[in-house]
Amino acid sequence: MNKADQSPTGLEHMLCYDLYAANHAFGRIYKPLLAPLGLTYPQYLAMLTLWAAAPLSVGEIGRRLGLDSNTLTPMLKRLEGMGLVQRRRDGADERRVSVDLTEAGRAQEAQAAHVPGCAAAATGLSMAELLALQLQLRKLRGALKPD
Amino acid sequence: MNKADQSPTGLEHMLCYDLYAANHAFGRIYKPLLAPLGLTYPQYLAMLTLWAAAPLSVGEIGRRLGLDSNTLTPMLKRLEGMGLVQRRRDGADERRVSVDLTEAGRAQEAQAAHVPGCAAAATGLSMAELLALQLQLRKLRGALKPD
DNA sequence: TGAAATTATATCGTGCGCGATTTAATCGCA
DNA sequence: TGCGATTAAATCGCGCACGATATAATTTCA
Repeated sequence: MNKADQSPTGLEHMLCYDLYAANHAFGRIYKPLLAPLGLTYPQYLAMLTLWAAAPLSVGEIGRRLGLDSNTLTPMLKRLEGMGLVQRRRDGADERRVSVDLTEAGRAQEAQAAHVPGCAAAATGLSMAELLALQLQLRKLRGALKPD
Repeated sequence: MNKADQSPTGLEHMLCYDLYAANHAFGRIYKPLLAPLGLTYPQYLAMLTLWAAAPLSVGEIGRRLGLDSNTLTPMLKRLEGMGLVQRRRDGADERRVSVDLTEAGRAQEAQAAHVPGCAAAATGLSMAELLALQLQLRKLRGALKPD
């Protein structure tokens, strides 16, 4: 067996490492784009979710992002502290907390409109390549049991 | 309802989200595989690096994983606490810390040998699909400037 | 040769990510 | 109707990430 090609422990042949590294590299691209907005990368994803369909319960947001309340509750409180969202118990079901955008939160959508394009440009890949990658990732995620 | 194809902020068309979600999904696959070894996912990546080329300085490991000493120093101390690695100042250059595998750390390589295969199987994708995805990810990472 | 610049690691603070547990509201069903 | 099961958030603890800063060793070069 040829070791150079088949090393079972070399990072260079592990998909998990490529995914890990690519995700971090992508985060590094977004950071400077989001800094002027005062948002972290995960906070940006939460705002994207709300811009698309606010108001949403904590659980709904979590379902879309793959996160649980142990991660979301503190993050949403921070967004509330920034004045971007408002949290309140749902009247119909007091167990739920409904999260809605404030005026300022809604206004941020326009200010963030340029971000996806800038990020795509920073990857240096063509639209076709980006699309192909996205399809593969979605296929992977679809294959991993949705719990 | 419409698929929200037009929404500029919908999560469903953002590559960053697919990458983010796929990475986490992958982490969830690895977790049960690594739990018997007592390793976290990032610790596993560090051990992979060392299995491939120990001893390495903290900086060398960081270069391969895209991490800095602020992340690695505590992690390596934990691995040292588990008895898997040994840290010591480099005699030739006292600024450096050389990280080497212990007997136990070396022994873990065999115990972890089945992990990559199990993870690949759990994705439900064919070898060809996994390879294609890996190529795309590597292309993406190569395109993002290494600073 | 010696002071300034550079390099390697460590430390600190903040914000995720997630397993485990807790509390409270709602539901199921005899 | 009542009571156990389920569900939704919140809380706690630990371990990454990472910007900013600190400290010490090494290199550079005037």
